[in-house]
Amino acid sequence: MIDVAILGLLDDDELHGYELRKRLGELLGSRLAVSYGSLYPALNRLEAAGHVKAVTGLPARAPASPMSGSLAGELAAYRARRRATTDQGGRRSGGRGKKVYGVTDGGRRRLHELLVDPDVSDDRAFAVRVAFCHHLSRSERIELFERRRAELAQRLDQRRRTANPSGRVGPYLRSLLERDTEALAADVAWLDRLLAAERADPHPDSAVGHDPGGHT
Amino acid sequence: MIDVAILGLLDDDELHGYELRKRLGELLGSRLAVSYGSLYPALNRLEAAGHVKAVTGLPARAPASPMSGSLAGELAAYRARRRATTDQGGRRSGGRGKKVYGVTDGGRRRLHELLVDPDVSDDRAFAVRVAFCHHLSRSERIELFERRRAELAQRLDQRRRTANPSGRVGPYLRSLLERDTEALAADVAWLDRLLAAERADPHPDSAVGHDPGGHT
DNA sequence: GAGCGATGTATCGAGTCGATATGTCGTAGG
DNA sequence: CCTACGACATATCGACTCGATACATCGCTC
Repeated sequence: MIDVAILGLLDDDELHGYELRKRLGELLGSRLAVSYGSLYPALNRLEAAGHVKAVTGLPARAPASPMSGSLAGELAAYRARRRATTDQGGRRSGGRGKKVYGVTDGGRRRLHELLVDPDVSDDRAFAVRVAFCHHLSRSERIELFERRRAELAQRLDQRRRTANPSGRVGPYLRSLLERDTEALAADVAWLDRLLAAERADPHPDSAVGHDPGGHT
Repeated sequence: MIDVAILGLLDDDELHGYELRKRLGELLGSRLAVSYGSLYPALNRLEAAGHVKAVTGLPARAPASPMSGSLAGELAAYRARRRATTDQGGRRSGGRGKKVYGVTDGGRRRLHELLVDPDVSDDRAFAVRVAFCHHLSRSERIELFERRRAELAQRLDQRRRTANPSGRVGPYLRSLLERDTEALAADVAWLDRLLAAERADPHPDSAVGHDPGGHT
């Protein structure tokens, strides 16, 4: 799950951990933003696997969000990094290092691999995969969406089968189950919309490559 | 989360771990059913805290599900338990013990305490609490639902504020966020329905006590 | 120049998951 | 008969995640 998010974000921009987490919060809603206790170990894992590497340079693009005066902060961080990079002895040395990560070719391959993974049972993981599914070809996207749709449909009629064997459920539990079924149905409808859009859009070819920009 | 589910289920029926897990699966959909790696440590925790106790007797009611021939199994398990209960030396002794748990008075107090907890940010935990909120008084239920509603409303307009600063989100991410917003709105509407039903129902008194049964 | 809040990296304890081990029981099949 | 298999049942392991926290620096204000 978190691997997809990291690789996907790093493919757009070279980032450090803190910024990575902020973007994930904006992307998916702050509730399912990963914690540092997941993020940093995950970065170390990915670095050890060769999927990302620390570039230790300035990020490719400045955040460019006008509501925070972080431009001066960026410069200061740069100065601080220049001072701090020599310190790398003890683990608890701390200090600023602002390790900026970038994705490698292996990481891009890994991202694609994770995106086409047949397992679509994890809800959060699927959401993240949709967020970055522009890395897939059209047919791969359709594959992904249809597999997910099948998963949800399966949950639905499993729900209907185990619904109320003796009718003995309290009103609150009943209401809860109904709401859940509605949410499930809405999700299926959403996937159907996505699939319809996918098949209607007249672009049978370029999918994984960057769109060169058709206007302005 | 899991504590509420265990205490709530055990308050209806005395059960052992395996059956507990099955019921949780039926109750909340098999996807968010807890694993044994969570269930058994949780049972031990609750037993150590004095909230549940092993009764080591036959379960109060047989499963009574006609589709599985578990009646013979029940008898056999009884015989097996009689043979196995003496063995309690080694940790890895294994075998059948079929430890049947029941909830204590302290456990019931704990359940109530967990149900009125002001923290409603955990989605799964809230669902479980709704499933067992018949243990609450009407005013406590309204409190619970309204707090949850406020939480969701806060998420909604936080979403709307951070929506699209520069409009630069891909179509898939946009669709994902829209779907999420819709789900959030549907959840708020569901809570409003629950609240309306709560206030319309003409039963201002009996809520926490057991209904003695008005029919048959 | 001290305090404070944002930035930033990193770890800890607790809890959860999925897989697996271990063992019993009933039944099907050779 | 016995052997394999699957349901029942308890329990643990390793990997992972979370929330909290520690630690350190920067820029700002007073």
